[in-house]
Amino acid sequence: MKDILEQLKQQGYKLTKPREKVLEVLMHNHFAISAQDIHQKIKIIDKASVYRVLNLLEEFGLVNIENVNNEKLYCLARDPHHHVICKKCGYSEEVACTYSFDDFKNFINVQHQLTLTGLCKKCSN
Amino acid sequence: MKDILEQLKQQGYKLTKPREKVLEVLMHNHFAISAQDIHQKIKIIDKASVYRVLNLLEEFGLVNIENVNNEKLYCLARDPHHHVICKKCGYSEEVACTYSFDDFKNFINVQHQLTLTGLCKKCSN
DNA sequence: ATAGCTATTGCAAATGATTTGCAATTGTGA
DNA sequence: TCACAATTGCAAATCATTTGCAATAGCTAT
Ligand SMILES: [Mn+2]
Ligand SMILES: [Mn+2]
Ligand SMILES: [Zn+2]
Ligand SMILES: [Zn+2]
Repeated sequence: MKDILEQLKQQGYKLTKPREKVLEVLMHNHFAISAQDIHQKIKIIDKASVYRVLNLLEEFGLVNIENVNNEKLYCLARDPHHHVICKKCGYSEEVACTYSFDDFKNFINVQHQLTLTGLCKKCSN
Repeated sequence: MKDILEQLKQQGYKLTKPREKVLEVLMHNHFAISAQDIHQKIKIIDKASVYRVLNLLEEFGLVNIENVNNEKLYCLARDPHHHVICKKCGYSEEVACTYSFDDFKNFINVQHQLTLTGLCKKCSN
């Protein structure tokens, strides 16, 4: 985490409580989590600020994002990976990303967002 | 299209103008399109109804959905495929889906949603 | 340690996509 | 043609996310 805060500082961004707290949550939460749920865990921080931090992290490519049910789920971009998410209970597991989608004729800088949804063992009973 | 309407009728759904019109738009639009844009093209139909039709099609697995900038983009599920979408202008191209993501230990019925975003030729100048 | 400047915050209000309640309308099968 | 349930349009509600703005808090140079 220090690394990330430092990296931001290098870019001229201040080291503030919202940035520290949001990163803390992301660090301790290896799976996909929404802005709302992040805010739930750190109510001292205003929701708007949570969103602002997440958008900053997104700009810097420091988070992976996926969309489920009209909300964005975030997690720190460590190794390239994705998540399988249970549509019913929200439980998710990490899946290594072994794919590359990059050779396009008419596009450059193509990024991929792979969202896998299904039913977890529990919910399929 | 007749096929799809028939298929719905078989399931006990009525053959209505909103369903006909929305399907018509999807038929003639091979790329990813939003509910808003669909409504734009058929203002005779109420926006709420557009959403209701799209949700119905989703239930039946008749559309592919991807999320870009907090809105869902729809297109008829013909052959498995995805889209590369320009982040700047929205231009999109179809990409065949040659991937399979299905063997999971703790999940069943896993569906994938792959969204590719980048910059199109035009916008990268 | 202090002061000053600017980035960043919290708050409240705005936005934009999507959903919902309900009364009026329409498709369907009898 | 009738009757009934499904579906619609409309307006209001929701829900996630963004934004304007005045107050606050980092950072840098005194
Ligand atoms: Mn993760
Ligand atoms: Mn398509
Ligand atoms: Zn589950
Ligand atoms: Zn473009």
